[in-house]
Amino acid sequence: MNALLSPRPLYEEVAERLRERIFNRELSPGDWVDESLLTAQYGISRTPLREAVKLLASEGLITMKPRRGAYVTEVSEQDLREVFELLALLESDAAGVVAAKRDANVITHLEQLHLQLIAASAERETFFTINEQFHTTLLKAAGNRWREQTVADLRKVMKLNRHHSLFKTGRVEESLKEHSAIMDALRSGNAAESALAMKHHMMQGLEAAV
Amino acid sequence: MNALLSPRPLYEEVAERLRERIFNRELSPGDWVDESLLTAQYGISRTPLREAVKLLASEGLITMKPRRGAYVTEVSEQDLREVFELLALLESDAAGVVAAKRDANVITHLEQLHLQLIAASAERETFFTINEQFHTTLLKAAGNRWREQTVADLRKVMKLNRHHSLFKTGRVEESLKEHSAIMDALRSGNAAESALAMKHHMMQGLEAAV
DNA sequence: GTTTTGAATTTTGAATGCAAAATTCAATTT
DNA sequence: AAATTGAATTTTGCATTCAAAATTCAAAAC
Repeated sequence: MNALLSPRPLYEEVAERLRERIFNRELSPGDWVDESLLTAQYGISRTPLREAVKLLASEGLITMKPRRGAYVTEVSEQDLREVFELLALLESDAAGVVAAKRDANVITHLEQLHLQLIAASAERETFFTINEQFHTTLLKAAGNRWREQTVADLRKVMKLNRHHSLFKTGRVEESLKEHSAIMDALRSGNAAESALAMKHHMMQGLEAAV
Repeated sequence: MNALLSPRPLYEEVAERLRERIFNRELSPGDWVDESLLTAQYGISRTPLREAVKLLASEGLITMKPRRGAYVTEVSEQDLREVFELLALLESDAAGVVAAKRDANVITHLEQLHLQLIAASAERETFFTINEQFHTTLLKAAGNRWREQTVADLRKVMKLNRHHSLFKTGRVEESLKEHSAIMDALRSGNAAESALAMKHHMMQGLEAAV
């Protein structure tokens, strides 16, 4: 009757923990994923661990080499370019869709996040989190769950890269300006301009990252 | 030394067989995936079968319900719309990229496939296969492996739908005309026009499907 | 006649076991 | 000293086993 309070399968729990360790760089790109070590640490058997590893592999965070184990994915500069280009395409289109919808509630919500973003500009960690919220909120508002999923996966791969845009000096300020431009375009309901502003934002992110 | 002749893991083999059975509608949307039956049929244990099922779940072909098993995904009309819209976005952009590249070899290859497509217009099955080749060739030529993977997955979901565009009367002929328009635009090296022609083609596919 | 209860059965999720492949490392050869 | 061999060890992939949850189904209550 209630599918919501169904306890999450163990492998998803483990996948989340592994994901965090990968983003923390506790497990860094190229590292071998040591099954026995991890099963010992988590006090579980290899079965759910391997399921979790396969899940992360489908997200692109882990690369499996048959008969030689699993490794944290190494993202080449070429990969990063391609991921950013795809994100630019998907998110700029999403911005256009949201602008065209002219939904006041959505715009207000994004407006609030934008203000929080400005307020958090000094604290990298918070800025990072709110920034992600801004993008996921916009994506959700565009209303295409397949795109949502795709963007979520691509953003995970993007986060694998150690030269993360927002760690560059001056990038936070630039990013905020670009977000302002996006908000202006969204507010005006101009789809083409919103898409363009978002594409510009993503491409600047790429330039800062490579 | 040679990673190419590494034997494919069993679960991938099984996944491919299951995929085919799903596209055949031997396993149709909504059907429960019977683990014991399938393990008996394939003469394998549950472990690799479950790995295969999870792989198909990550592709969207199967939907897992915790503690209640796996089911072949049922694609709603809304889902189908969203999948087509995303495919239209991704493939039209890819067409634009290919047009801009003006690579004679690529154009020639696509040209050949287009001719084969015309020749195969009477045989549904062949037409279907060549059509897929045309799209995957164009995608590969656009040179973004993340998009390639995403489009491949979305096309699998699209194929789940029983009202497949190409089964509608007159659709093959219309489809051919649209392909001609795409080829003309690609040949001329006009990115915007190529993208537009591809978007039109995908959207017509959606209209025929719903 | 319909609904409720609960024991028997089936199914799922996770742990354990086992054989084959890959890796390591020391002994041997060049 | 460097390269090569091969036995010991580790690791992977798959099979099997086991416990817990879900489903089924028949008997009992309303």
